[in-house]
Amino acid sequence: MKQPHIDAKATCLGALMLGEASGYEIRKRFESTFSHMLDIGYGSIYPALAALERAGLVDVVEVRQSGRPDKKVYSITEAGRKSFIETLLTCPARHKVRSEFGMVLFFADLLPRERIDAVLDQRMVELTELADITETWLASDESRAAPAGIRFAAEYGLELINANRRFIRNKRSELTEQLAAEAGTTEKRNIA
Amino acid sequence: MKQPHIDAKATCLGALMLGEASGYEIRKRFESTFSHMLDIGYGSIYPALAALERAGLVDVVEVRQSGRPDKKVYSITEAGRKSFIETLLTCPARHKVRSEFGMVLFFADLLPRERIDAVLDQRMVELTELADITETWLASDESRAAPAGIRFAAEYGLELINANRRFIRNKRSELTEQLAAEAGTTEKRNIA
DNA sequence: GAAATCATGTAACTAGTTACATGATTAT
DNA sequence: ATAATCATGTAACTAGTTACATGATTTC
Repeated sequence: MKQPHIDAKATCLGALMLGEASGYEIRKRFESTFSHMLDIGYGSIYPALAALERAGLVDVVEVRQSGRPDKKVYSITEAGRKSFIETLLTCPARHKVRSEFGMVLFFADLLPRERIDAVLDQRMVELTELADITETWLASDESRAAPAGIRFAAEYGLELINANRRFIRNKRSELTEQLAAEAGTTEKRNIA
Repeated sequence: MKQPHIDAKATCLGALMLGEASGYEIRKRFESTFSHMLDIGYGSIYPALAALERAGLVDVVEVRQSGRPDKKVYSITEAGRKSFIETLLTCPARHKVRSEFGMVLFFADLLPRERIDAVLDQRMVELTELADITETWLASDESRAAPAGIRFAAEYGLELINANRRFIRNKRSELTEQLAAEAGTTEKRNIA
């Protein structure tokens, strides 16, 4: 057997460790609780849940609903819990970033001022949303009852969000001033 | 035409914006300069360079070397530069994180103390290496001559690295104490 | 009346990773 | 001796994304 990574299946198991949920609800958990670490879409979730069921790592109950579509509520089994813990124990604990945002800033001198402003503004909006979600959770009763790791991860996430906001707030004017100054003196890179 | 993302091809073009390089040297740039935003391996780089050449976005010169393998030095063409700038202008400026590290911490209460320690120690090593590389670059002459965006991105990266290190340094003992306390009182999640 | 939410799923496509293949040279 | 560095490339595999398909209900 090879090194198990945290793929879509393990990711779903992780979400189900917090309690039973439908595919749709699992997605919601990745927009809030897990948003700073992982993200998956429906196109990954539904096939993953089907595979987990076949493997006996989750149970399903179909729930009739009036007024809205029926749903399938999944819950993790004992075998699923074991498998998930095994993954957490043996996976390489990597931290990967794929930041198109960072690349745009890196090459800021090649781009018009409006693009840089738009990109920084948009990022600030995203960061503020994330900060709100996390702060709300940390202030909730749910958070007080949660295991230490979950609180730690949330506080860690919030700290990084705030570091991002602080940096952008404090340094963006410096960046735009320098870009303006450079554009005046050396036109090399834009024209080259 | 659809929205161009920063894929392996655009990523290579970005690396070549800093000057001509071989596939091997491009990889090096992603271990230092671009390490906090993107990462790609040889398996992505070589096919991408071949495709870029076919598209006329890069030029190649084969260079004979004595004592080491010959290499192919790639340089970006005018068309390549235009294409890259177009990508930067129109790509969605996302910032994606995939953190198995974060997931392990999130579920820390399910894992033995040694795993948590190992994961945090390893992360500190990585962060320290990255900080060293970035600090060295920021103190160099190269950095003083670089466009504002590049310095901004480097300072931004360093700030975040330091926020990570600070958080881990200040809060890890709190985490391990709480985990120890919880393990004593409630054994629910481990045994369930 | 339009938009958002709730809800599941598939198929085609895109794209990245890992392992393999090869091999000289240099530093420890 | 052994590991690391320099150097390129392919093939098979893995896995995620996007678009499509459908549709009732609720909120604005």
